[in-house]
Amino acid sequence: MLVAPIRDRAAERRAATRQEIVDAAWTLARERGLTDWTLRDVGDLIGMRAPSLYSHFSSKLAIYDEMFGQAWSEYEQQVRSAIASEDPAGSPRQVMKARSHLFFDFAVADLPRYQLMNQRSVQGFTPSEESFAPSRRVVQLSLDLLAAIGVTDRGDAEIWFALLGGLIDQQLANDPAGHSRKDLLDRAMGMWADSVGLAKETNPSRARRKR
Amino acid sequence: MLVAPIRDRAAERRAATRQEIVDAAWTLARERGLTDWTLRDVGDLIGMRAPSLYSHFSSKLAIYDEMFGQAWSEYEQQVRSAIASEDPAGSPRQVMKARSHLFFDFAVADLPRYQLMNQRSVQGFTPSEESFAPSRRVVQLSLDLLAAIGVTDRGDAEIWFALLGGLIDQQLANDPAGHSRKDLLDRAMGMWADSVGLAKETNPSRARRKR
DNA sequence: GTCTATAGTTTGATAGAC
DNA sequence: GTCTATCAAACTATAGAC
Repeated sequence: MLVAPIRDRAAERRAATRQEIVDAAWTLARERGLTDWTLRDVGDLIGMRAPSLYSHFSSKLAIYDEMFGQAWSEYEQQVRSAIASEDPAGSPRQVMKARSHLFFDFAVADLPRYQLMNQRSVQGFTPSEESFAPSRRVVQLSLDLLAAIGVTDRGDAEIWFALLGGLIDQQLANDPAGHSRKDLLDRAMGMWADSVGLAKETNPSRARRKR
Repeated sequence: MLVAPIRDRAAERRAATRQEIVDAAWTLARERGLTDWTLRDVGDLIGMRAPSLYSHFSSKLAIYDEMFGQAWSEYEQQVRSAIASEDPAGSPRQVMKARSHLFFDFAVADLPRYQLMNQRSVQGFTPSEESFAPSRRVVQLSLDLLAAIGVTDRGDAEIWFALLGGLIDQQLANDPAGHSRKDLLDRAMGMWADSVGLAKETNPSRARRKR
């Protein structure tokens, strides 16, 4: 149990500097590409020499690790926030489509971030168990959502993930920052909903199981 | 029109050396990863010094370009070969599933090759127009196949591509070289076929249009 | 066309003073 | 914790002899 409410100002400052480093890395990643920046670049951006960064991170990969964890944490927050403010009267299709759009938009909004989160784009990088935790929780939240609308088959879930990921890849590869393909996303999600037997939009009754 | 059937032995030798270099690069890519090899490594493998490679390729990226073109050409050949020996009595679903499996198997058989062909995994690499040509032709062959089974909507085609790509990514990310998820692929393809109104397997009649 | 030699650069990381 | 100084290494690419 914590004893006293005395702030550890040194620790706060340390954490703030760490965050500055990570933010600078994100800025550079967005400007030049996920891996096209050096520790010197980061130092320049925050008024520090490259070697000083080693007082905060043990290596460049450790910076990526922090970025990875924070990116997934940020999305996790968005999901939990969306759940909290969810329409209680939403149909299974509406709920599923809303979650799909949430992920799609988050992914498409930031290519380097998506490459770090969902593709193996940094040579030699494997997330630490700690940084991987929020990613695991997001997957579980997705499975929970599917269970809530009556989809418990793991294969159906994986097809959902695959469809979503495939559409995102397509968007980012063929039309980055171009006009979003939300129409395609909706069609694809409707297709998936049909296949797992979700009730049609016009009939907001509870989901029927197929298999 | 060609005048004489006299072989250009020098050109043949030159082409053979180029191919040796490309083959060595593939070997290294499969052993260590798509980008985890150097020109020195290639030289060592074929008994040459690294600078000598520049007599055959203007840069390392030029080697990737050749690899990219050859990979797509190889797949194009497989598709054309499959078309030639296709079951003339095959149902639309059968034909579509066969083509899906062909691509899936080709992709999953070689991760570095897939990363080069279908992901933007080599920093700074953009295929030349020439190397990109076979890729374009393969896309056209896919669209032709869909047209032949009555699917002419571009959105339906893109959903097909997305689904296929998503399942491949999933296979390679979560279970590389593991037991193939062909069952999932079949389910997903069945789902897609339903959505575009292909006739059911039990009824090998011609495809019905949906939209 | 292949070689030796080396340029030219970049980069992640460490040592040690302050 | 940040700095200067520097290492150690790696790598692509070029020059020029043979």
